[in-house]
Amino acid sequence: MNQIYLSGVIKMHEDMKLLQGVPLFKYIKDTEFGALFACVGAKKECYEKGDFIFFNGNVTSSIGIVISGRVQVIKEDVYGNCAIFNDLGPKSVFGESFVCGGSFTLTVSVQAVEDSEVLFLPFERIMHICPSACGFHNTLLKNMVEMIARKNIKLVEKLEVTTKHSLREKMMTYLSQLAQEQCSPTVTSPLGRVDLAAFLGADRSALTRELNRMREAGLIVFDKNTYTLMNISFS
Amino acid sequence: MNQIYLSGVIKMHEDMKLLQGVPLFKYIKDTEFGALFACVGAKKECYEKGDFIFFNGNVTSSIGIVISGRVQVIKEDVYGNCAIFNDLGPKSVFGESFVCGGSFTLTVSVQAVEDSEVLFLPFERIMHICPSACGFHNTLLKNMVEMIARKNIKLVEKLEVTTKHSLREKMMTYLSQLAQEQCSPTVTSPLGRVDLAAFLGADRSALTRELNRMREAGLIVFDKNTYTLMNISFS
DNA sequence: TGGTTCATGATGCAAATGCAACATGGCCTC
DNA sequence: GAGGCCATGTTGCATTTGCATCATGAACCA
Repeated sequence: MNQIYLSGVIKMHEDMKLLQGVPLFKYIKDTEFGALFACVGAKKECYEKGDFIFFNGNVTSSIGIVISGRVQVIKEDVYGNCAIFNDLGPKSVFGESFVCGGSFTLTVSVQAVEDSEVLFLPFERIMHICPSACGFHNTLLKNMVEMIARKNIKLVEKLEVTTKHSLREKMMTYLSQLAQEQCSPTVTSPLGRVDLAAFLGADRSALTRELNRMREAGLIVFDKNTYTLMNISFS
Repeated sequence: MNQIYLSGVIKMHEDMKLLQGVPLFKYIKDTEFGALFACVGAKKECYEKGDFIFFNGNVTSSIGIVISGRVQVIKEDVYGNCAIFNDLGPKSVFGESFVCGGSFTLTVSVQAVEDSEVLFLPFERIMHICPSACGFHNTLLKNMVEMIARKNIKLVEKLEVTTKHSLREKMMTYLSQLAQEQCSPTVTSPLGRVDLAAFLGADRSALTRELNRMREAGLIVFDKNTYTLMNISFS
Protein backbone atom coordinates (compact mmCIF):
# COMPACT_ATOMS: atom_id res chain seq x y z
CA MET A 1 0.00 0.00 0.00
CA ASN A 2 1.50 3.30 -1.06
CA GLN A 3 0.84 6.71 0.33
CA ILE A 4 1.58 9.72 -1.80
CA TYR A 5 2.55 13.04 -0.29
CA LEU A 6 0.87 15.34 -2.75
CA SER A 7 2.65 18.54 -3.57
CA GLY A 8 1.48 21.27 -1.30
CA VAL A 9 -0.76 18.98 0.67
CA ILE A 10 1.77 17.15 2.74
CA LYS A 11 0.41 14.60 5.16
CA MET A 12 3.20 13.59 7.43
CA HIS A 13 1.36 13.06 10.69
CA GLU A 14 3.36 10.77 12.91
CA ASP A 15 6.23 10.56 10.43
CA MET A 16 6.98 14.24 10.91
CA LYS A 17 8.62 13.81 14.25
CA LEU A 18 10.79 11.00 12.97
CA LEU A 19 11.91 12.96 9.92
CA GLN A 20 13.05 15.81 12.11
CA GLY A 21 15.51 13.39 13.68
CA VAL A 22 17.07 12.45 10.35
CA PRO A 23 20.50 14.08 10.10
CA LEU A 24 19.80 14.99 6.49
CA PHE A 25 17.09 17.37 7.69
CA LYS A 26 19.08 19.03 10.45
CA TYR A 27 18.33 22.76 10.69
CA ILE A 28 15.34 22.38 8.38
CA LYS A 29 12.46 24.17 10.12
CA ASP A 30 9.06 22.57 10.55
CA THR A 31 7.59 25.17 8.30
CA GLU A 32 10.13 24.40 5.61
CA PHE A 33 9.23 20.74 5.43
CA GLY A 34 6.09 21.65 3.59
CA ALA A 35 7.96 23.63 0.99
CA LEU A 36 10.59 20.94 0.77
CA PHE A 37 8.16 18.18 -0.02
CA ALA A 38 6.22 20.42 -2.35
CA CYS A 39 9.47 21.21 -4.12
CA VAL A 40 10.67 17.68 -4.67
CA GLY A 41 7.73 15.43 -3.91
CA ALA A 42 7.97 12.31 -1.78
CA LYS A 43 6.45 8.86 -1.68
CA LYS A 44 6.15 6.38 1.11
CA GLU A 45 6.12 2.65 0.48
CA CYS A 46 5.81 -0.43 2.64
CA TYR A 47 7.83 -3.60 2.30
CA GLU A 48 7.56 -7.02 3.85
CA LYS A 49 10.48 -8.91 5.30
CA GLY A 50 12.56 -10.25 2.43
CA ASP A 51 11.30 -7.78 -0.17
CA PHE A 52 13.87 -6.07 -2.35
CA ILE A 53 13.67 -2.29 -2.18
CA PHE A 54 16.42 -1.72 -4.74
CA PHE A 55 17.89 -4.36 -6.97
CA ASN A 56 21.41 -4.48 -8.37
CA GLY A 57 21.18 -2.88 -11.80
CA ASN A 58 18.09 -0.81 -11.05
CA VAL A 59 18.10 2.86 -11.86
CA THR A 60 16.97 5.37 -9.27
CA SER A 61 16.92 9.11 -8.87
CA SER A 62 15.45 8.94 -5.38
CA ILE A 63 17.11 8.39 -2.05
CA GLY A 64 15.42 6.17 0.51
CA ILE A 65 14.83 7.00 4.16
CA VAL A 66 13.99 4.20 6.56
CA ILE A 67 10.90 5.16 8.56
CA SER A 68 10.46 1.88 10.39
CA GLY A 69 11.91 -1.60 10.21
CA ARG A 70 15.36 -2.57 9.06
CA VAL A 71 17.06 -2.85 5.68
CA GLN A 72 20.40 -4.14 4.48
CA VAL A 73 22.63 -3.08 1.64
CA ILE A 74 23.88 -6.30 0.09
CA LYS A 75 25.44 -7.83 -2.97
CA GLU A 76 25.02 -11.38 -4.14
CA ASP A 77 27.61 -12.86 -6.43
CA VAL A 78 27.10 -15.45 -9.15
CA TYR A 79 27.63 -18.30 -6.71
CA GLY A 80 24.86 -17.09 -4.45
CA ASN A 81 27.21 -15.82 -1.78
CA CYS A 82 25.79 -12.75 -0.14
CA ALA A 83 27.89 -9.93 1.30
CA ILE A 84 26.36 -7.41 3.69
CA PHE A 85 27.73 -3.90 3.22
CA ASN A 86 25.48 -2.07 5.61
CA ASP A 87 22.70 -2.67 8.09
CA LEU A 88 20.29 0.25 8.50
CA GLY A 89 17.59 1.07 11.00
CA PRO A 90 15.06 3.94 11.20
CA LYS A 91 16.28 7.43 10.21
CA SER A 92 18.97 5.93 7.99
CA VAL A 93 19.33 7.06 4.41
CA PHE A 94 20.35 4.84 1.50
CA GLY A 95 20.92 5.18 -2.21
CA GLU A 96 22.29 8.70 -1.84
CA SER A 97 25.72 7.79 -3.18
CA PHE A 98 24.28 6.78 -6.52
CA VAL A 99 21.91 9.71 -6.82
CA CYS A 100 24.45 12.28 -5.66
CA GLY A 101 27.32 10.68 -7.54
CA GLY A 102 25.42 11.04 -10.77
CA SER A 103 25.56 7.34 -11.58
CA PHE A 104 21.99 6.34 -11.06
CA THR A 105 22.51 2.66 -11.78
CA LEU A 106 22.78 0.75 -8.54
CA THR A 107 25.64 -1.69 -8.08
CA VAL A 108 24.14 -3.12 -4.91
CA SER A 109 20.76 -4.35 -3.72
CA VAL A 110 18.77 -3.15 -0.74
CA GLN A 111 16.58 -5.66 1.04
CA ALA A 112 14.11 -5.35 3.92
CA VAL A 113 15.13 -7.73 6.69
CA GLU A 114 12.02 -6.80 8.68
CA ASP A 115 8.68 -5.38 7.61
CA SER A 116 9.67 -1.81 6.80
CA GLU A 117 8.39 1.57 5.69
CA VAL A 118 10.55 3.65 3.40
CA LEU A 119 10.16 7.26 2.32
CA PHE A 120 11.52 8.07 -1.13
CA LEU A 121 12.75 11.55 -1.93
CA PRO A 122 13.61 12.47 -5.54
CA PHE A 123 16.89 13.95 -4.51
CA GLU A 124 18.10 14.34 -8.06
CA ARG A 125 15.96 17.45 -8.24
CA ILE A 126 17.78 18.90 -5.29
CA MET A 127 21.19 18.04 -6.67
CA HIS A 128 20.73 18.83 -10.32
CA ILE A 129 17.53 20.77 -10.98
CA CYS A 130 16.11 22.69 -8.03
CA PRO A 131 17.18 26.34 -8.19
CA SER A 132 19.25 27.46 -5.25
CA ALA A 133 16.50 29.90 -4.50
CA CYS A 134 14.82 27.51 -2.07
CA GLY A 135 15.89 28.53 1.39
CA PHE A 136 16.50 25.00 2.54
CA HIS A 137 18.42 23.97 -0.56
CA ASN A 138 21.79 25.00 0.75
CA THR A 139 21.13 23.51 4.16
CA LEU A 140 20.20 20.21 2.57
CA LEU A 141 23.41 20.18 0.55
CA LYS A 142 25.50 20.89 3.61
CA ASN A 143 23.75 18.14 5.54
CA MET A 144 24.20 15.77 2.65
CA VAL A 145 27.93 16.44 2.50
CA GLU A 146 28.24 15.75 6.19
CA MET A 147 26.12 12.62 6.00
CA ILE A 148 27.93 11.07 3.07
CA ALA A 149 31.26 11.99 4.61
CA ARG A 150 30.33 10.16 7.80
CA LYS A 151 29.16 7.17 5.82
CA ASN A 152 32.48 7.30 4.05
CA ILE A 153 34.32 7.03 7.32
CA LYS A 154 32.11 4.10 8.27
CA LEU A 155 32.96 2.35 5.03
CA VAL A 156 36.66 2.78 5.70
CA GLU A 157 36.11 1.33 9.16
CA LYS A 158 34.45 -1.67 7.59
CA LEU A 159 37.32 -1.97 5.14
CA GLU A 160 39.66 -2.04 8.08
CA VAL A 161 37.81 -5.12 9.29
CA THR A 162 37.58 -6.97 6.02
CA THR A 163 41.21 -6.42 5.02
CA LYS A 164 42.50 -8.23 8.11
CA HIS A 165 44.24 -11.47 7.29
CA SER A 166 42.61 -13.73 9.84
CA LEU A 167 39.11 -14.27 11.11
CA ARG A 168 40.27 -13.63 14.63
CA GLU A 169 41.71 -10.24 13.72
CA LYS A 170 38.57 -9.36 11.80
CA MET A 171 36.42 -10.16 14.78
CA MET A 172 38.68 -8.31 17.21
CA THR A 173 38.71 -5.23 14.98
CA TYR A 174 34.95 -5.35 14.59
CA LEU A 175 34.41 -5.67 18.33
CA SER A 176 36.89 -2.90 19.08
CA GLN A 177 34.96 -0.59 16.79
CA LEU A 178 31.69 -1.46 18.49
CA ALA A 179 33.33 -0.94 21.87
CA GLN A 180 34.45 2.54 20.85
CA GLU A 181 31.00 3.41 19.55
CA GLN A 182 29.20 2.06 22.57
CA CYS A 183 31.89 3.25 25.00
CA SER A 184 31.98 -0.08 26.74
CA PRO A 185 34.02 -3.28 26.56
CA THR A 186 30.71 -5.14 26.50
CA VAL A 187 28.92 -4.66 23.22
CA THR A 188 25.86 -5.96 21.46
CA SER A 189 25.99 -6.56 17.74
CA PRO A 190 22.86 -5.95 15.68
CA LEU A 191 23.86 -8.96 13.60
CA GLY A 192 23.26 -12.64 14.28
CA ARG A 193 25.75 -15.32 13.28
CA VAL A 194 24.57 -15.66 9.70
CA ASP A 195 24.61 -11.93 9.05
CA LEU A 196 27.80 -11.38 11.00
CA ALA A 197 29.59 -13.92 8.83
CA ALA A 198 28.23 -12.21 5.69
CA PHE A 199 29.37 -8.88 7.09
CA LEU A 200 32.88 -10.09 7.84
CA GLY A 201 33.16 -11.96 4.58
CA ALA A 202 33.64 -15.33 6.21
CA ASP A 203 32.03 -18.73 6.55
CA ARG A 204 29.43 -18.96 9.27
CA SER A 205 30.61 -22.22 10.81
CA ALA A 206 34.21 -21.11 10.65
CA LEU A 207 33.17 -17.99 12.51
CA THR A 208 31.45 -19.94 15.27
CA ARG A 209 34.50 -22.15 15.59
CA GLU A 210 36.87 -19.22 15.82
CA LEU A 211 34.65 -17.48 18.36
CA ASN A 212 34.94 -20.53 20.59
CA ARG A 213 38.71 -20.53 20.20
CA MET A 214 38.83 -16.86 21.11
CA ARG A 215 36.80 -17.59 24.21
CA GLU A 216 39.14 -20.45 25.14
CA ALA A 217 42.09 -18.13 24.61
CA GLY A 218 40.56 -15.68 27.06
CA LEU A 219 40.20 -12.90 24.49
CA ILE A 220 36.46 -12.53 24.76
CA VAL A 221 33.39 -13.86 26.45
CA PHE A 222 30.07 -13.83 24.72
CA ASP A 223 26.46 -14.90 24.90
CA LYS A 224 24.24 -14.72 21.85
CA ASN A 225 25.15 -11.44 20.16
CA THR A 226 26.64 -9.76 23.20
CA TYR A 227 30.39 -9.82 23.47
CA THR A 228 32.87 -8.62 26.07
CA LEU A 229 36.43 -7.78 25.19
CA MET A 230 38.72 -8.97 27.97
CA ASN A 231 41.90 -7.17 27.00
CA ILE A 232 40.92 -3.53 26.97
CA SER A 233 40.22 -1.12 29.76
CA PHE A 234 38.06 1.95 29.82
CA SER A 235 39.65 4.27 32.31
CA MET B 1 60.03 23.68 1.02
CA ASN B 2 56.65 25.28 1.41
CA GLN B 3 54.98 27.85 -0.76
CA ILE B 4 52.24 29.95 0.70
CA TYR B 5 49.42 31.29 -1.40
CA LEU B 6 48.87 34.59 0.34
CA SER B 7 45.35 35.85 0.59
CA GLY B 8 44.58 38.06 -2.32
CA VAL B 9 47.96 37.46 -3.91
CA ILE B 10 47.49 34.03 -5.31
CA LYS B 11 50.41 32.62 -7.23
CA MET B 12 49.20 29.55 -8.97
CA HIS B 13 51.23 29.66 -12.17
CA GLU B 14 51.45 26.21 -13.65
CA ASP B 15 49.29 24.70 -10.93
CA MET B 16 46.30 26.68 -12.12
CA LYS B 17 45.66 24.49 -15.14
CA LEU B 18 45.86 21.36 -13.03
CA LEU B 19 43.46 22.68 -10.42
CA GLN B 20 40.90 23.41 -13.09
CA GLY B 21 40.87 19.70 -13.85
CA VAL B 22 40.06 18.76 -10.26
CA PRO B 23 36.40 17.64 -10.08
CA LEU B 24 36.00 19.58 -6.85
CA PHE B 25 36.49 22.81 -8.82
CA LYS B 26 34.15 22.00 -11.68
CA TYR B 27 32.21 25.08 -12.83
CA ILE B 28 34.47 27.36 -10.78
CA LYS B 29 35.53 30.15 -13.13
CA ASP B 30 39.14 31.22 -13.49
CA THR B 31 38.26 34.56 -12.02
CA GLU B 32 36.69 32.93 -9.01
CA PHE B 33 39.78 30.99 -8.09
CA GLY B 34 41.34 34.17 -6.78
CA ALA B 35 38.39 34.90 -4.54
CA LEU B 36 38.25 31.28 -3.48
CA PHE B 37 41.82 31.15 -2.31
CA ALA B 38 41.54 34.56 -0.73
CA CYS B 39 38.47 33.35 1.10
CA VAL B 40 39.90 30.17 2.53
CA GLY B 41 43.64 30.39 2.04
CA ALA B 42 45.76 27.56 0.71
CA LYS B 43 49.20 26.12 1.25
CA LYS B 44 51.34 23.93 -0.92
CA GLU B 45 53.82 21.48 0.53
CA CYS B 46 56.31 19.03 -0.89
CA TYR B 47 56.94 15.52 0.35
CA GLU B 48 59.56 12.95 -0.40
CA LYS B 49 58.82 9.31 -1.09
CA GLY B 50 57.93 7.64 2.17
CA ASP B 51 56.98 10.83 4.02
CA PHE B 52 53.76 10.80 5.97
CA ILE B 53 51.37 13.55 4.95
CA PHE B 54 48.75 12.71 7.53
CA PHE B 55 49.24 10.37 10.42
CA ASN B 56 46.62 8.24 12.14
CA GLY B 57 45.40 10.30 15.09
CA ASN B 58 46.34 13.68 13.60
CA VAL B 59 43.78 16.41 13.55
CA THR B 60 43.16 18.36 10.38
CA SER B 61 40.71 20.92 9.12
CA SER B 62 42.21 20.98 5.64
CA ILE B 63 41.66 18.71 2.70
CA GLY B 64 44.62 17.70 0.55
CA ILE B 65 44.83 17.85 -3.22
CA VAL B 66 47.54 15.89 -4.99
CA ILE B 67 49.34 18.18 -7.43
CA SER B 68 52.02 15.76 -8.49
CA GLY B 69 53.30 12.38 -7.41
CA ARG B 70 51.32 9.63 -5.76
CA VAL B 71 49.96 9.09 -2.25
CA GLN B 72 48.28 6.20 -0.48
CA VAL B 73 45.66 6.11 2.24
CA ILE B 74 46.77 3.37 4.59
CA LYS B 75 46.38 1.95 8.04
CA GLU B 76 48.98 0.02 9.96
CA ASP B 77 47.89 -2.25 12.77
CA VAL B 78 49.75 -3.06 15.97
CA TYR B 79 51.51 -6.00 14.30
CA GLY B 80 52.93 -3.80 11.56
CA ASN B 81 50.58 -5.12 8.90
CA CYS B 82 49.70 -2.38 6.47
CA ALA B 83 46.39 -2.15 4.62
CA ILE B 84 46.03 0.09 1.59
CA PHE B 85 42.62 1.74 1.37
CA ASN B 86 43.25 3.98 -1.58
CA ASP B 87 45.92 4.85 -4.11
CA LEU B 88 45.75 8.43 -5.39
CA GLY B 89 47.40 10.26 -8.26
CA PRO B 90 47.35 13.94 -9.33
CA LYS B 91 44.01 15.77 -9.05
CA SER B 92 42.86 13.43 -6.31
CA VAL B 93 41.51 14.79 -3.06
CA PHE B 94 41.98 13.22 0.36
CA GLY B 95 41.01 13.94 3.94
CA GLU B 96 37.68 15.40 2.89
CA SER B 97 35.64 12.76 4.70
CA PHE B 98 37.07 13.79 8.04
CA VAL B 99 36.82 17.51 7.45
CA CYS B 100 33.32 17.35 5.97
CA GLY B 101 32.12 14.73 8.41
CA GLY B 102 32.99 17.01 11.29
CA SER B 103 35.31 14.50 12.95
CA PHE B 104 38.65 16.08 12.34
CA THR B 105 40.68 13.29 13.92
CA LEU B 106 42.07 11.03 11.24
CA THR B 107 41.65 7.28 11.62
CA VAL B 108 44.00 6.57 8.72
CA SER B 109 47.41 7.71 7.54
CA VAL B 110 48.33 9.19 4.19
CA GLN B 111 51.79 8.49 2.84
CA ALA B 112 53.64 9.70 -0.25
CA VAL B 113 54.77 6.70 -2.30
CA GLU B 114 56.58 8.99 -4.71
CA ASP B 115 57.98 12.50 -4.31
CA SER B 116 54.79 14.52 -4.25
CA GLU B 117 53.34 18.01 -4.07
CA VAL B 118 50.15 18.54 -2.12
CA LEU B 119 47.91 21.59 -1.92
CA PHE B 120 46.07 22.03 1.36
CA LEU B 121 42.74 23.83 1.45
CA PRO B 122 41.17 24.74 4.85
CA PHE B 123 37.85 23.34 3.79
CA GLU B 124 36.38 23.62 7.24
CA ARG B 125 35.85 27.28 6.54
CA ILE B 126 33.80 26.41 3.51
CA MET B 127 31.76 23.84 5.32
CA HIS B 128 31.26 25.51 8.66
CA ILE B 129 32.21 29.16 8.57
CA CYS B 130 32.26 30.81 5.15
CA PRO B 131 28.99 32.66 4.57
CA SER B 132 26.97 31.38 1.65
CA ALA B 133 27.40 34.79 0.11
CA CYS B 134 30.45 33.69 -1.85
CA GLY B 135 29.28 32.89 -5.34
CA PHE B 136 31.31 29.74 -5.59
CA HIS B 137 30.33 28.45 -2.18
CA ASN B 138 27.29 26.60 -3.40
CA THR B 139 29.08 25.21 -6.41
CA LEU B 140 31.85 23.89 -4.20
CA LEU B 141 29.33 22.18 -1.95
CA LYS B 142 27.60 20.56 -4.89
CA ASN B 143 30.90 19.36 -6.29
CA MET B 144 31.92 18.06 -2.90
CA VAL B 145 28.70 16.06 -2.59
CA GLU B 146 29.29 14.52 -5.96
CA MET B 147 32.92 13.78 -5.26
CA ILE B 148 32.37 12.15 -1.90
CA ALA B 149 29.45 10.20 -3.32
CA ARG B 150 31.66 8.80 -6.06
CA LYS B 151 34.34 7.95 -3.56
CA ASN B 152 31.66 6.20 -1.58
CA ILE B 153 30.79 4.02 -4.53
CA LYS B 154 34.48 3.25 -4.96
CA LEU B 155 34.73 2.19 -1.35
CA VAL B 156 31.79 -0.16 -1.76
CA GLU B 157 33.50 -1.60 -4.82
CA LYS B 158 36.60 -2.23 -2.76
CA LEU B 159 34.47 -3.80 -0.06
CA GLU B 160 33.08 -6.13 -2.66
CA VAL B 161 36.61 -7.32 -3.31
CA THR B 162 37.73 -7.71 0.27
CA THR B 163 34.61 -9.53 1.44
CA LYS B 164 35.18 -12.39 -0.99
CA HIS B 165 36.01 -15.64 0.73
CA SER B 166 38.98 -16.71 -1.35
CA LEU B 167 42.03 -15.05 -2.79
CA ARG B 168 41.03 -16.21 -6.24
CA GLU B 169 37.62 -14.59 -6.01
CA LYS B 170 39.15 -11.40 -4.66
CA MET B 171 41.53 -11.21 -7.56
CA MET B 172 38.85 -12.01 -10.13
CA THR B 173 36.55 -9.35 -8.67
CA TYR B 174 39.35 -6.80 -8.63
CA LEU B 175 40.30 -7.55 -12.22
CA SER B 176 36.68 -7.44 -13.34
CA GLN B 177 36.33 -3.98 -11.87
CA LEU B 178 39.47 -2.80 -13.61
CA ALA B 179 38.22 -4.32 -16.85
CA GLN B 180 34.96 -2.41 -16.57
CA GLU B 181 36.78 0.84 -15.85
CA GLN B 182 39.29 0.39 -18.61
CA CYS B 183 36.73 -1.15 -21.00
CA SER B 184 39.07 -3.96 -21.90
CA PRO B 185 39.72 -7.53 -20.79
CA THR B 186 43.39 -6.61 -20.62
CA VAL B 187 44.08 -4.29 -17.73
CA THR B 188 47.04 -2.73 -16.01
CA SER B 189 47.00 -2.35 -12.25
CA PRO B 190 48.70 0.66 -10.69
CA LEU B 191 49.82 -1.63 -7.89
CA GLY B 192 52.81 -3.95 -7.76
CA ARG B 193 52.70 -7.29 -5.93
CA VAL B 194 53.46 -5.89 -2.51
CA ASP B 195 50.86 -3.15 -2.74
CA LEU B 196 48.33 -5.37 -4.44
CA ALA B 197 48.54 -7.83 -1.57
CA ALA B 198 48.10 -5.01 0.93
CA PHE B 199 45.15 -3.74 -1.07
CA LEU B 200 43.46 -7.15 -1.19
CA GLY B 201 44.23 -7.88 2.43
CA ALA B 202 46.31 -10.93 1.66
CA ASP B 203 49.81 -12.30 1.98
CA ARG B 204 52.12 -11.37 -0.86
CA SER B 205 53.60 -14.81 -1.46
CA ALA B 206 50.17 -16.41 -1.21
CA LEU B 207 49.01 -13.96 -3.86
CA THR B 208 51.84 -14.84 -6.22
CA ARG B 209 51.11 -18.53 -5.73
CA GLU B 210 47.41 -18.10 -6.39
CA LEU B 211 48.09 -16.00 -9.49
CA ASN B 212 50.14 -18.86 -10.88
CA ARG B 213 47.34 -21.30 -10.14
CA MET B 214 44.87 -19.02 -11.88
CA ARG B 215 47.12 -18.91 -14.90
CA GLU B 216 47.43 -22.70 -14.90
CA ALA B 217 43.65 -22.92 -14.65
CA GLY B 218 43.34 -20.76 -17.74
CA LEU B 219 41.50 -17.97 -15.96
CA ILE B 220 44.01 -15.25 -16.66
CA VAL B 221 47.31 -14.50 -18.27
CA PHE B 222 49.58 -11.84 -16.91
CA ASP B 223 52.94 -10.21 -17.20
CA LYS B 224 54.15 -7.87 -14.49
CA ASN B 225 51.14 -5.78 -13.54
CA THR B 226 49.20 -6.32 -16.74
CA TYR B 227 46.50 -8.96 -16.61
CA THR B 228 44.11 -10.39 -19.17
CA LEU B 229 40.85 -11.99 -18.18
CA MET B 230 40.24 -15.03 -20.36
CA ASN B 231 36.60 -15.68 -19.54
CA ILE B 232 34.88 -12.45 -20.46
CA SER B 233 34.05 -10.95 -23.80
CA PHE B 234 33.61 -7.34 -24.80
CA SER B 235 31.15 -7.39 -27.64
C1' DT C 1 82.61 -2.09 -10.21
C1' DG C 2 80.92 -3.51 -5.99
C1' DG C 3 77.58 -3.20 -2.55
C1' DT C 4 73.00 -2.18 -0.77
C1' DT C 5 68.19 -2.09 -0.95
C1' DC C 6 63.99 -3.68 -2.46
C1' DA C 7 60.44 -6.00 -5.26
C1' DT C 8 59.48 -10.37 -6.76
C1' DG C 9 59.22 -15.48 -7.10
C1' DA C 10 59.39 -20.02 -5.01
C1' DT C 11 58.58 -23.51 -1.43
C1' DG C 12 57.83 -26.20 2.96
C1' DC C 13 54.86 -26.40 6.69
C1' DA C 14 51.54 -25.62 10.15
C1' DA C 15 47.40 -23.34 10.97
C1' DA C 16 43.23 -21.30 9.38
C1' DT C 17 39.36 -21.62 6.65
C1' DG C 18 35.72 -22.99 3.48
C1' DC C 19 32.52 -26.44 2.75
C1' DA C 20 29.36 -30.10 3.44
C1' DA C 21 26.65 -32.68 6.41
C1' DC C 22 24.09 -33.35 10.46
C1' DA C 23 22.00 -32.21 15.15
C1' DT C 24 19.49 -29.07 18.12
C1' DG C 25 16.28 -25.79 19.51
C1' DG C 26 13.31 -21.73 18.97
C1' DC C 27 9.46 -19.78 16.63
C1' DC C 28 5.56 -19.73 13.80
C1' DT C 29 1.51 -21.68 11.50
C1' DC C 30 -2.07 -24.82 10.81
C1' DG D 1 0.35 -30.67 19.38
C1' DA D 2 2.52 -31.65 14.83
C1' DG D 3 5.18 -30.12 11.32
C1' DG D 4 8.03 -26.90 8.95
C1' DC D 5 11.28 -23.19 8.69
C1' DC D 6 15.34 -21.10 10.13
C1' DA D 7 19.26 -19.72 13.03
C1' DT D 8 22.77 -21.79 15.38
C1' DG D 9 26.26 -25.19 16.89
C1' DT D 10 29.40 -29.11 15.81
C1' DT D 11 32.61 -31.85 13.31
C1' DG D 12 35.52 -34.08 9.60
C1' DC D 13 38.14 -33.15 5.72
C1' DA D 14 40.42 -31.15 1.89
C1' DT D 15 42.03 -26.89 0.49
C1' DT D 16 43.65 -22.39 1.11
C1' DT D 17 46.36 -19.30 3.32
C1' DG D 18 49.68 -17.05 6.25
C1' DC D 19 54.29 -17.11 7.54
C1' DA D 20 59.13 -17.85 7.39
C1' DT D 21 62.91 -18.44 4.49
C1' DC D 22 65.83 -18.31 0.65
C1' DA D 23 67.04 -17.08 -4.24
C1' DT D 24 67.06 -13.88 -8.06
C1' DG D 25 67.29 -9.73 -10.44
C1' DA D 26 66.61 -4.77 -11.13
C1' DA D 27 67.55 -0.09 -9.54
C1' DC D 28 70.37 2.95 -7.19
C1' DC D 29 74.42 4.83 -4.99
C1' DA D 30 79.16 5.25 -3.63
